[in-house]
Amino acid sequence: MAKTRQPNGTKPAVASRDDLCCSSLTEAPLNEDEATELGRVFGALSDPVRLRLLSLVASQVEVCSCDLEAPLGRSQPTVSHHTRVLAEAGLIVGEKRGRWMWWQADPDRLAAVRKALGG
Amino acid sequence: MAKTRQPNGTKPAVASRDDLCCSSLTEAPLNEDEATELGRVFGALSDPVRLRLLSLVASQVEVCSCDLEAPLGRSQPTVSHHTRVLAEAGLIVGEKRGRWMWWQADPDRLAAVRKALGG
DNA sequence: CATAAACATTTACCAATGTCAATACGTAGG
DNA sequence: CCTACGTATTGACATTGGTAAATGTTTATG
Repeated sequence: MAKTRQPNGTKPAVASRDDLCCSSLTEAPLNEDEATELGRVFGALSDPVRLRLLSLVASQVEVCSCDLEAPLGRSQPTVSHHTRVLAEAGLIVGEKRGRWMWWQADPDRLAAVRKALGG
Repeated sequence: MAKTRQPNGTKPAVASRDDLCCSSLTEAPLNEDEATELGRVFGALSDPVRLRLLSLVASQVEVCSCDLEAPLGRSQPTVSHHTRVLAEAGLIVGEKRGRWMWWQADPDRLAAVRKALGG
């Protein structure tokens, strides 16, 4: 089932599929499980620091963790925490090369969130 | 400037415009203000109960507060709290008619969120 | 191997948040 | 008016969540 590689402890807590729930929020009421899963993703997007982190990663092909502390103005453990949350939500994917951790945004996941929102 | 009517204390904390930030998350890094504003909206979407509430409202033309307690399994004050959060995020709009509070989803606001997500 | 560099984890602290009981507020009907 | 009903607000409580210091882990380099 050709799962995309997940480096260390940052595997998505949700299903490995890219779509979040059946269809759109606006079409039919969500059940509790769908709402919980979707809520986790939006929770990952609810912090300003994480949104800036995501936009930093998504507006380039890939970004190293080491290049995030300065623009975000946060300590290394805090940046590590936020990348973990975004990765567990499936929004970014990390790959360790040497000592560096490289992050990429997952466009399919972002599209799935938009779709869940009525896209 | 023909602002849509906002019943009691549930005016959006953000600007009355429907779009959230300039363009998309994926095009350029967000600044702190944009991230804070967007984060507030995603925060409103980060709770499972609120997501179910929104989907209940969005999948119909309008819904009364009194018809939300049962399907959500929450007390009346809790439902009132959640409708308030969603309304302050601009995702739903309420109108009081008689003793009843009627809620509608704002499709333009949902579209703006999708757009901010790279739509 | 020893050391340094980059990142992850643990721990602790404080702020924010979801929940409901109690209460206040506003509206309709007698 | 007075009462009942629908909703909003307040207060209290437990839980979650963002932050960084200290520490652990892994990898490159001499």
